[in-house]
Amino acid sequence: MVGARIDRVDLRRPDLRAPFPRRFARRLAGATTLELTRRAKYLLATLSSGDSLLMHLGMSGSFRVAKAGVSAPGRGARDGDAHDHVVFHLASGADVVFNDPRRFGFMDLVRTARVDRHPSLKGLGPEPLSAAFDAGALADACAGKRTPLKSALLDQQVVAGLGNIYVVEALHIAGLSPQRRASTIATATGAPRDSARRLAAAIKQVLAEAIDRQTSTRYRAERFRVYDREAERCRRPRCPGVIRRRTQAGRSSFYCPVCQS
DNA sequence: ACCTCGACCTGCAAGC
DNA sequence: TGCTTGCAGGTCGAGG
Repeated sequence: MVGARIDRVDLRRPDLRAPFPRRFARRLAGATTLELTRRAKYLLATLSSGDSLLMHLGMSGSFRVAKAGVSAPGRGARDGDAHDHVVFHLASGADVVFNDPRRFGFMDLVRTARVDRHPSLKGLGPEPLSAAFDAGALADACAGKRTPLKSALLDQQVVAGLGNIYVVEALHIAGLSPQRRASTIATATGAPRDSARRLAAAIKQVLAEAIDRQTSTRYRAERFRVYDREAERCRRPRCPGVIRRRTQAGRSSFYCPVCQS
């Protein structure tokens, strides 16, 4: 998309999780994508028009690139044509197709000068892979929180961009229980405890590995350390524990009761 | 201010 | 086989 002009946008339904903004397709037509960036779980296309296109994949959203015409309705039953909701027709001849069966995805247009003030972006915590995110920042964000660590890490204001799987994975690496009270990784003076160091490092590790896997293999990612491994042996070397599953804040946590506390 | 829960929507796997 | 149930990687608003 970068450097390519958007000739036309095909909007096949009025909404995803929320309605598309007014005149969505018309505001995009003719604009060139200058830059594609990311903030937390949001994708951001900066356009020559002065607008930025804000996008979220939700749980089931995906983009694919097709040659012009391939994704036109009625052309071959590729998986999920019924869920192709937006098609960006580029001047290069490529079509960028957004597919989202569950429609938990999201798109909006914002003036580029004001992206940081968009309701979805303001208030987000630090990027976990940035230097700004370290044990001190994590400890500070958790200080005083009575909520479980699991919930704190899913809170995008504490740290931006972690979802259920990577929270669960990071807690296992750090040897911390998902049920543990968040405030216990900070001290009264604000100095990070060793647990905060381990957790911050584990978060960075888990994300770096995930990104690396995505870029190095086209095929299904390796399974996770604990996620979706209920009743299996803990994979930490020499740990005799058996992985348990437990619902927290409406979502599944997986953890080893022996090495995570 | 902080927290938990349900709702949003479809697809899929497991169980009967 | 066919039906029902429960669960899924996210976010938001309502309510305690």
